[in-house]
Amino acid sequence: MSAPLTRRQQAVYEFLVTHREEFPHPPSLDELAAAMGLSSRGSLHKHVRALVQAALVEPMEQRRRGIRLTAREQAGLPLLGRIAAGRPIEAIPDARAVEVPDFLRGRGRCYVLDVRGDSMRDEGILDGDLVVIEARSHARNGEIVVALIDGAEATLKRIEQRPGEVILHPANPAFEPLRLRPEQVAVQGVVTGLMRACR
Amino acid sequence: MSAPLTRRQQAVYEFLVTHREEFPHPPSLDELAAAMGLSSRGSLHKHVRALVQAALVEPMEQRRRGIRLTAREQAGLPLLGRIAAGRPIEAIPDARAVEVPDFLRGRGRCYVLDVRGDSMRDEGILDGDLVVIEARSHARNGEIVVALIDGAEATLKRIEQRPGEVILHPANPAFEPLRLRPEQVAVQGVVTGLMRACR
DNA sequence: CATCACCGAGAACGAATGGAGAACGGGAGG
DNA sequence: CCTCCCGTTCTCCATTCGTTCTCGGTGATG
Repeated sequence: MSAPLTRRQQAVYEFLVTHREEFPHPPSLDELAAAMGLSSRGSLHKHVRALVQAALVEPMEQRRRGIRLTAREQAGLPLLGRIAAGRPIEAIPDARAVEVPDFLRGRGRCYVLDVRGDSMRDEGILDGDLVVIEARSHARNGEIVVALIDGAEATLKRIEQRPGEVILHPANPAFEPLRLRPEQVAVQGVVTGLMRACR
Repeated sequence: MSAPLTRRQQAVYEFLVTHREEFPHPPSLDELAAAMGLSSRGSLHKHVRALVQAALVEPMEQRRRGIRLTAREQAGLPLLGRIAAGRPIEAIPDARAVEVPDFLRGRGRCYVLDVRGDSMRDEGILDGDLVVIEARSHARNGEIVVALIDGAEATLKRIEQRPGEVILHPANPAFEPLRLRPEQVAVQGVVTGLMRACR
């Protein structure tokens, strides 16, 4: 590759990735600039040019069809790691992409986790399943969430939020529900889909 | 591939896709222009020509009312029907396509079924899940199969083939294993993958 | 302080785009 | 034959938008 991205170039790229769903069409320079709070098309164009250079964005030679990410990024969602009840998410070194059908994806930024353990067995989530996670920090009661407990352990549980208390329900009689104070629990995302390859 | 679509061409195409049901017949250029708020047939025709070029719309050589979408190449697999233990597969009239990642597909011809009922609950297959089936007539022991019993009822079960006997194991204590003679059981396919959208 | 990388505003240019409308031609129906 | 409908092609025009420029500001570094 060529030169590494500067901070702002990175920001533009991340904006494109996370907001790709929100643009009905690929945005023009003006639209993107407005969305990012810039008022100069020219400035933004400089960043986009760098992204084109880095092969992250399709070059648009004088064409007016908007700013598109290169095809590679469209294909799949990143497999970020393994999640096992009671341990931090174990990152997978080379985060390969996993093909995920649209109807399993959430609205916002999504990623995929590999489930370890049987704590959600009764919800039909088994060891080795891939869950699709929509990254958000709030959940509705009854959703299955990736929760970070005390900033250390990550777990997959059905959430119930009450005044002054958060209950994380496993789906396996062998495990107990966790009753926690709200400040102990940080929601990292909610499950929007599940995939299992049967061998 | 030719040049990618411009924004307006994209919009015309999307309009055609989303409103295809609303036109009893393929629309004329005038109708389509009016529906999209254009007052010039010629302008619209330019866009349509681009879509023909992109093989998204059938070319209409001088024919009237001729704007029709090309038969989409479906990347997905057909959703053939619902399967509920103890009944024939209930075919879905308009077999829509379901997007299925490669790693959930088997080697041969595949299709998708919508699971009804909880007879495989303990295998993590719940009511409403979509299972990917590889069509074949033989299974290995331990695979989850679509089995046709006595030529009438279809069911999803884990198969165990013994000399002179076939046992179909449900995965729910509320159901009993079925012990059948081999000639009663016709394997129609085996489960190669599973998908669930969590709402 | 001098230098440099980075960032943003804004002006200016020119090509691509999108729309209006006129005109041609062919088929259908009177 | 005339008339309508409709696909097609054409020209003309305004606007949009990608591109390139200059200029000023900021922060890090020597």
